[in-house]
Amino acid sequence: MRATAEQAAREVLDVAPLVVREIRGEMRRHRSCEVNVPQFRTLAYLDRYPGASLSEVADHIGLTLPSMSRLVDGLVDRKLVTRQSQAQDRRRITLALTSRGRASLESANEMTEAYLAEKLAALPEAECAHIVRAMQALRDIMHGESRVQAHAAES
Amino acid sequence: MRATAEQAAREVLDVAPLVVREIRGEMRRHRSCEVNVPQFRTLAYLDRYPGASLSEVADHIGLTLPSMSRLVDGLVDRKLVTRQSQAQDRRRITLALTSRGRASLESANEMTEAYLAEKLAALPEAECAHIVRAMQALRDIMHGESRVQAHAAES
DNA sequence: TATTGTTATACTCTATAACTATA
DNA sequence: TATAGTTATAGAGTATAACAATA
Repeated sequence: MRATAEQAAREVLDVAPLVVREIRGEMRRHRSCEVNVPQFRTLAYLDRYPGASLSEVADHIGLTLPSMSRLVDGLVDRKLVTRQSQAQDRRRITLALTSRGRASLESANEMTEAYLAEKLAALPEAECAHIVRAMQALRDIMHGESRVQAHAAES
Repeated sequence: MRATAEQAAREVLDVAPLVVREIRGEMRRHRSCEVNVPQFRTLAYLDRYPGASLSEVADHIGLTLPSMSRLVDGLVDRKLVTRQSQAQDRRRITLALTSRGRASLESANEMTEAYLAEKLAALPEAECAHIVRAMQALRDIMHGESRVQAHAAES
Protein backbone atom coordinates (compact mmCIF):
# COMPACT_ATOMS: atom_id res chain seq x y z
CA MET A 1 0.00 0.00 0.00
CA ARG A 2 2.99 2.22 0.53
CA ALA A 3 3.89 1.60 -3.09
CA THR A 4 0.59 3.01 -4.25
CA ALA A 5 0.98 6.28 -2.37
CA GLU A 6 4.42 6.70 -3.87
CA GLN A 7 3.20 5.87 -7.31
CA ALA A 8 0.42 8.39 -6.91
CA ALA A 9 2.93 10.95 -5.71
CA ARG A 10 5.01 10.39 -8.82
CA GLU A 11 2.03 10.82 -11.07
CA VAL A 12 0.78 13.93 -9.30
CA LEU A 13 4.21 15.50 -9.46
CA ASP A 14 4.36 14.84 -13.17
CA VAL A 15 0.84 15.82 -14.19
CA ALA A 16 -0.26 18.66 -11.91
CA PRO A 17 2.29 21.20 -13.19
CA LEU A 18 1.43 20.22 -16.74
CA VAL A 19 -2.25 20.88 -16.16
CA VAL A 20 -1.62 24.24 -14.50
CA ARG A 21 0.56 25.30 -17.43
CA GLU A 22 -2.28 24.52 -19.76
CA ILE A 23 -4.75 26.45 -17.65
CA ARG A 24 -2.43 29.39 -17.44
CA GLY A 25 -1.76 29.33 -21.16
CA GLU A 26 -5.47 29.22 -21.89
CA MET A 27 -6.12 32.19 -19.59
CA ARG A 28 -3.41 34.18 -21.34
CA ARG A 29 -4.55 33.34 -24.82
CA HIS A 30 -7.91 34.91 -24.20
CA ARG A 31 -7.41 38.61 -24.40
CA SER A 32 -10.75 39.05 -22.63
CA CYS A 33 -9.52 37.33 -19.50
CA GLU A 34 -8.21 40.02 -17.21
CA VAL A 35 -6.92 37.82 -14.38
CA ASN A 36 -4.09 35.37 -13.91
CA VAL A 37 -4.29 32.14 -11.92
CA PRO A 38 -3.66 33.50 -8.40
CA GLN A 39 -6.01 36.42 -9.02
CA PHE A 40 -8.61 34.02 -10.29
CA ARG A 41 -8.27 31.86 -7.20
CA THR A 42 -8.55 34.94 -5.03
CA LEU A 43 -11.79 35.97 -6.68
CA ALA A 44 -13.11 32.43 -6.28
CA TYR A 45 -12.21 32.44 -2.60
CA LEU A 46 -13.94 35.76 -2.04
CA ASP A 47 -16.98 34.47 -3.86
CA ARG A 48 -17.16 31.59 -1.41
CA TYR A 49 -16.12 33.54 1.67
CA PRO A 50 -17.24 37.13 1.21
CA GLY A 51 -15.83 39.49 3.82
CA ALA A 52 -12.62 37.50 4.28
CA SER A 53 -9.59 39.35 5.63
CA LEU A 54 -6.30 39.75 3.79
CA SER A 55 -4.55 37.22 6.03
CA GLU A 56 -7.20 34.59 5.44
CA VAL A 57 -6.97 34.95 1.69
CA ALA A 58 -3.17 35.03 1.72
CA ASP A 59 -3.10 31.84 3.73
CA HIS A 60 -5.52 30.06 1.46
CA ILE A 61 -3.86 31.09 -1.77
CA GLY A 62 -0.37 30.51 -0.43
CA LEU A 63 1.11 33.97 -0.79
CA THR A 64 2.86 36.17 1.74
CA LEU A 65 0.93 39.10 3.15
CA PRO A 66 2.80 41.73 1.13
CA SER A 67 2.34 39.75 -2.06
CA MET A 68 -1.35 39.35 -1.42
CA SER A 69 -1.62 43.03 -0.57
CA ARG A 70 -0.18 43.83 -4.00
CA LEU A 71 -2.40 41.36 -5.73
CA VAL A 72 -5.43 42.88 -4.04
CA ASP A 73 -4.21 46.36 -5.02
CA GLY A 74 -4.52 45.28 -8.60
CA LEU A 75 -7.99 43.84 -8.12
CA VAL A 76 -9.16 46.97 -6.30
CA ASP A 77 -7.67 49.24 -8.98
CA ARG A 78 -9.66 47.35 -11.57
CA LYS A 79 -12.82 47.54 -9.43
CA LEU A 80 -13.11 43.79 -9.10
CA VAL A 81 -12.84 43.80 -5.33
CA THR A 82 -13.69 46.19 -2.50
CA ARG A 83 -11.42 46.69 0.50
CA GLN A 84 -12.64 48.36 3.65
CA SER A 85 -11.43 48.35 7.23
CA GLN A 86 -13.52 46.64 9.86
CA ALA A 87 -15.27 48.76 12.47
CA GLN A 88 -14.51 46.57 15.47
CA ASP A 89 -10.81 46.15 14.62
CA ARG A 90 -9.56 48.78 12.25
CA ARG A 91 -6.33 46.93 11.53
CA ARG A 92 -8.23 44.25 9.68
CA ILE A 93 -9.73 44.64 6.26
CA THR A 94 -12.81 43.14 4.73
CA LEU A 95 -12.56 42.02 1.14
CA ALA A 96 -15.48 41.35 -1.14
CA LEU A 97 -16.26 40.97 -4.81
CA THR A 98 -17.89 43.78 -6.71
CA SER A 99 -20.44 42.92 -9.35
CA ARG A 100 -17.70 43.43 -11.93
CA GLY A 101 -15.52 41.06 -9.92
CA ARG A 102 -18.23 38.45 -9.89
CA ALA A 103 -18.75 38.85 -13.61
CA SER A 104 -15.04 38.58 -14.24
CA LEU A 105 -14.82 35.45 -12.11
CA GLU A 106 -17.73 33.87 -13.92
CA SER A 107 -16.31 34.73 -17.29
CA ALA A 108 -12.89 33.30 -16.48
CA ASN A 109 -14.50 30.30 -14.88
CA GLU A 110 -16.69 29.52 -17.84
CA MET A 111 -13.91 30.03 -20.31
CA THR A 112 -11.42 27.84 -18.51
CA GLU A 113 -13.92 25.20 -17.52
CA ALA A 114 -15.13 24.99 -21.07
CA TYR A 115 -11.57 24.55 -22.26
CA LEU A 116 -10.92 21.76 -19.78
CA ALA A 117 -14.32 20.18 -20.29
CA GLU A 118 -13.69 19.98 -24.01
CA LYS A 119 -10.51 18.04 -23.39
CA LEU A 120 -12.15 15.90 -20.72
CA ALA A 121 -15.01 15.07 -23.05
CA ALA A 122 -12.58 12.84 -24.93
CA LEU A 123 -12.63 10.49 -21.96
CA PRO A 124 -15.32 7.96 -21.12
CA GLU A 125 -17.70 9.15 -18.46
CA ALA A 126 -16.38 6.71 -15.87
CA GLU A 127 -12.94 8.21 -16.25
CA CYS A 128 -14.31 11.68 -15.59
CA ALA A 129 -15.95 10.37 -12.45
CA HIS A 130 -12.60 9.01 -11.34
CA ILE A 131 -11.04 12.40 -11.91
CA VAL A 132 -13.70 14.13 -9.87
CA ARG A 133 -13.13 11.74 -7.02
CA ALA A 134 -9.35 11.98 -7.27
CA MET A 135 -9.50 15.78 -7.18
CA GLN A 136 -11.69 15.75 -4.11
CA ALA A 137 -9.29 13.39 -2.36
CA LEU A 138 -6.33 15.59 -3.29
CA ARG A 139 -8.09 18.69 -2.01
CA ASP A 140 -8.75 16.96 1.29
CA ILE A 141 -5.14 16.01 1.94
CA MET A 142 -3.55 19.26 0.81
CA HIS A 143 -3.48 22.11 3.31
CA GLY A 144 -2.28 19.88 6.12
CA GLU A 145 -1.28 22.61 8.59
CA SER A 146 -2.16 25.82 6.82
CA ARG A 147 -5.86 25.19 7.49
CA VAL A 148 -5.12 25.58 11.17
CA GLN A 149 -3.62 29.01 10.62
CA ALA A 150 -6.50 30.01 8.41
CA HIS A 151 -8.93 28.93 11.07
CA ALA A 152 -7.04 30.70 13.83
CA ALA A 153 -7.03 33.89 11.79
CA GLU A 154 -10.79 33.74 11.49
CA SER A 155 -11.50 33.89 15.19
CA MET B 1 -22.38 12.58 -19.51
CA ARG B 2 -21.62 16.09 -20.50
CA ALA B 3 -22.27 17.08 -16.91
CA THR B 4 -19.51 14.81 -15.67
CA ALA B 5 -16.86 16.31 -17.93
CA GLU B 6 -17.87 19.75 -16.73
CA GLN B 7 -17.85 18.71 -13.13
CA ALA B 8 -14.40 17.20 -13.60
CA ALA B 9 -13.26 20.42 -15.26
CA ARG B 10 -14.47 22.40 -12.27
CA GLU B 11 -12.62 20.18 -9.85
CA VAL B 12 -9.43 20.16 -11.86
CA LEU B 13 -9.49 23.93 -12.11
CA ASP B 14 -9.90 24.20 -8.38
CA VAL B 15 -7.44 21.57 -7.21
CA ALA B 16 -4.57 21.53 -9.71
CA PRO B 17 -3.32 25.05 -8.87
CA LEU B 18 -3.56 24.24 -5.19
CA VAL B 19 -1.41 21.15 -5.59
CA VAL B 20 1.21 22.97 -7.64
CA ARG B 21 1.42 25.69 -4.99
CA GLU B 22 2.15 23.05 -2.42
CA ILE B 23 4.80 21.43 -4.57
CA ARG B 24 6.40 24.76 -5.25
CA GLY B 25 6.35 25.69 -1.57
CA GLU B 26 7.94 22.39 -0.64
CA MET B 27 10.70 22.81 -3.23
CA ARG B 28 11.46 26.27 -1.87
CA ARG B 29 11.48 25.25 1.75
CA HIS B 30 14.32 22.84 1.11
CA ARG B 31 17.46 24.87 0.86
CA SER B 32 19.16 21.87 -0.77
CA CYS B 33 16.81 21.97 -3.74
CA GLU B 34 18.48 24.05 -6.41
CA VAL B 35 15.74 24.00 -9.03
CA ASN B 36 12.26 25.43 -9.35
CA VAL B 37 9.31 23.67 -10.94
CA PRO B 38 9.94 24.46 -14.63
CA GLN B 39 13.64 23.67 -14.22
CA PHE B 40 12.73 20.43 -12.54
CA ARG B 41 10.40 19.50 -15.34
CA THR B 42 13.10 20.34 -17.87
CA LEU B 43 15.58 18.04 -16.16
CA ALA B 44 12.96 15.30 -16.06
CA TYR B 45 12.24 15.73 -19.76
CA LEU B 46 15.93 15.54 -20.62
CA ASP B 47 16.26 12.45 -18.48
CA ARG B 48 13.56 10.80 -20.53
CA TYR B 49 14.56 12.26 -23.89
CA PRO B 50 18.31 12.85 -23.83
CA GLY B 51 19.58 14.87 -26.77
CA ALA B 52 16.35 16.84 -27.18
CA SER B 53 16.55 20.21 -28.93
CA LEU B 54 15.62 23.52 -27.33
CA SER B 55 12.39 23.75 -29.30
CA GLU B 56 11.27 20.32 -28.24
CA VAL B 57 11.82 21.06 -24.59
CA ALA B 58 10.22 24.51 -24.83
CA ASP B 59 7.19 22.98 -26.44
CA HIS B 60 6.83 20.29 -23.84
CA ILE B 61 7.34 22.56 -20.86
CA GLY B 62 5.14 25.30 -22.30
CA LEU B 63 7.62 28.15 -22.47
CA THR B 64 8.58 30.39 -25.35
CA LEU B 65 11.90 29.78 -27.02
CA PRO B 66 13.60 32.82 -25.44
CA SER B 67 12.37 31.89 -21.99
CA MET B 68 13.55 28.34 -22.38
CA SER B 69 16.89 29.59 -23.69
CA ARG B 70 17.26 31.59 -20.47
CA LEU B 71 16.20 28.71 -18.31
CA VAL B 72 18.75 26.44 -20.01
CA ASP B 73 21.40 29.13 -19.55
CA GLY B 74 20.90 28.76 -15.82
CA LEU B 75 21.08 24.99 -15.94
CA VAL B 76 24.23 25.07 -18.06
CA ASP B 77 25.84 27.64 -15.76
CA ARG B 78 25.25 25.33 -12.84
CA LYS B 79 26.61 22.35 -14.84
CA LEU B 80 23.34 20.47 -14.67
CA VAL B 81 22.90 20.31 -18.44
CA THR B 82 25.17 20.31 -21.49
CA ARG B 83 24.36 22.23 -24.63
CA GLN B 84 26.09 21.54 -27.95
CA SER B 85 25.21 22.23 -31.53
CA GLN B 86 24.34 19.36 -33.80
CA ALA B 87 26.75 18.44 -36.58
CA GLN B 88 24.16 17.81 -39.29
CA ASP B 89 22.19 21.02 -38.63
CA ARG B 90 24.22 23.55 -36.74
CA ARG B 91 21.22 25.72 -35.95
CA ARG B 92 19.89 23.06 -33.62
CA ILE B 93 21.27 22.27 -30.22
CA THR B 94 21.42 19.02 -28.32
CA LEU B 95 20.63 19.15 -24.63
CA ALA B 96 21.53 16.46 -22.13
CA LEU B 97 21.84 15.98 -18.39
CA THR B 98 25.24 15.91 -16.76
CA SER B 99 25.80 13.52 -13.88
CA ARG B 100 25.26 16.47 -11.54
CA GLY B 101 22.02 17.21 -13.35
CA ARG B 102 20.87 13.64 -12.93
CA ALA B 103 21.77 13.74 -9.25
CA SER B 104 19.95 17.01 -8.79
CA LEU B 105 16.89 15.65 -10.55
CA GLU B 106 16.88 12.54 -8.40
CA SER B 107 17.30 14.53 -5.24
CA ALA B 108 14.46 16.91 -6.05
CA ASN B 109 12.34 14.00 -7.19
CA GLU B 110 12.83 12.00 -4.03
CA MET B 111 12.26 14.98 -1.80
CA THR B 112 9.05 16.10 -3.47
CA GLU B 113 7.69 12.62 -4.00
CA ALA B 114 8.30 11.81 -0.36
CA TYR B 115 6.45 14.96 0.64
CA LEU B 116 3.47 14.11 -1.54
CA ALA B 117 3.56 10.42 -0.63
CA GLU B 118 3.37 11.32 3.03
CA LYS B 119 0.20 13.28 2.43
CA LEU B 120 -1.21 10.64 0.13
CA ALA B 121 -0.56 7.94 2.72
CA ALA B 122 -3.47 9.40 4.68
CA LEU B 123 -5.79 8.06 2.00
CA PRO B 124 -6.97 4.48 1.63
CA GLU B 125 -5.08 2.55 -0.98
CA ALA B 126 -8.02 2.42 -3.36
CA GLU B 127 -8.14 6.20 -3.39
CA CYS B 128 -4.48 6.36 -4.33
CA ALA B 129 -5.16 3.98 -7.16
CA HIS B 130 -7.91 6.31 -8.38
CA ILE B 131 -5.49 9.18 -8.28
CA VAL B 132 -2.93 7.29 -10.32
CA ARG B 133 -5.54 6.49 -12.90
CA ALA B 134 -6.92 10.01 -12.95
CA MET B 135 -3.46 11.50 -13.45
CA GLN B 136 -2.75 9.17 -16.33
CA ALA B 137 -6.02 10.12 -17.96
CA LEU B 138 -5.26 13.81 -17.50
CA ARG B 139 -1.81 13.43 -18.99
CA ASP B 140 -3.29 11.72 -22.02
CA ILE B 141 -5.76 14.46 -22.82
CA MET B 142 -3.49 17.44 -22.18
CA HIS B 143 -1.16 18.44 -24.99
CA GLY B 144 -3.85 18.16 -27.59
CA GLU B 145 -2.04 19.89 -30.42
CA SER B 146 1.36 20.67 -28.97
CA ARG B 147 2.27 16.99 -29.14
CA VAL B 148 2.02 17.21 -32.88
CA GLN B 149 4.49 20.06 -33.03
CA ALA B 150 6.83 18.25 -30.67
CA HIS B 151 6.64 15.19 -32.84
CA ALA B 152 7.20 17.12 -36.00
CA ALA B 153 10.23 18.78 -34.45
CA GLU B 154 11.73 15.39 -33.69
CA SER B 155 11.91 14.21 -37.25
C1' DT C 1 13.57 32.83 -47.48
C1' DA C 2 12.58 29.91 -43.60
C1' DT C 3 14.19 28.02 -39.30
C1' DT C 4 16.75 27.61 -34.76
C1' DG C 5 18.31 29.76 -31.26
C1' DT C 6 20.11 34.10 -28.68
C1' DT C 7 20.17 38.90 -27.04
C1' DA C 8 17.85 43.22 -25.68
C1' DT C 9 14.41 45.00 -23.12
C1' DA C 10 10.54 45.46 -20.20
C1' DC C 11 6.99 43.93 -17.30
C1' DT C 12 4.78 40.91 -13.83
C1' DC C 13 5.01 38.28 -9.80
C1' DT C 14 6.81 37.35 -5.44
C1' DA C 15 9.71 37.72 -1.42
C1' DT C 16 12.13 40.00 2.68
C1' DA C 17 12.72 44.01 5.43
C1' DA C 18 11.15 48.11 7.28
C1' DC C 19 7.30 50.71 8.47
C1' DT C 20 2.42 52.48 10.05
C1' DA C 21 -1.65 52.06 12.48
C1' DT C 22 -4.34 49.81 15.71
C1' DA C 23 -5.11 46.88 19.66
C1' DT D 1 4.22 44.74 22.97
C1' DA D 2 1.72 42.17 19.45
C1' DT D 3 -0.94 42.09 15.25
C1' DA D 4 -2.88 43.44 10.44
C1' DG D 5 -1.67 45.42 6.71
C1' DT D 6 1.26 48.53 3.57
C1' DT D 7 5.38 50.43 1.39
C1' DA D 8 10.19 49.99 -0.18
C1' DT D 9 13.20 47.38 -2.52
C1' DA D 10 15.12 43.71 -5.02
C1' DG D 11 15.26 39.39 -7.56
C1' DA D 12 13.35 35.83 -10.41
C1' DG D 13 10.71 34.48 -14.34
C1' DT D 14 8.58 35.30 -18.53
C1' DA D 15 7.20 37.62 -22.79
C1' DT D 16 7.79 40.27 -27.28
C1' DA D 17 10.84 42.23 -30.56
C1' DA D 18 15.01 42.35 -32.88
C1' DC D 19 18.92 39.85 -34.22
C1' DA D 20 22.49 36.18 -35.82
C1' DA D 21 23.58 32.01 -37.84
C1' DT D 22 22.47 28.29 -40.60
C1' DA D 23 19.75 25.78 -43.91
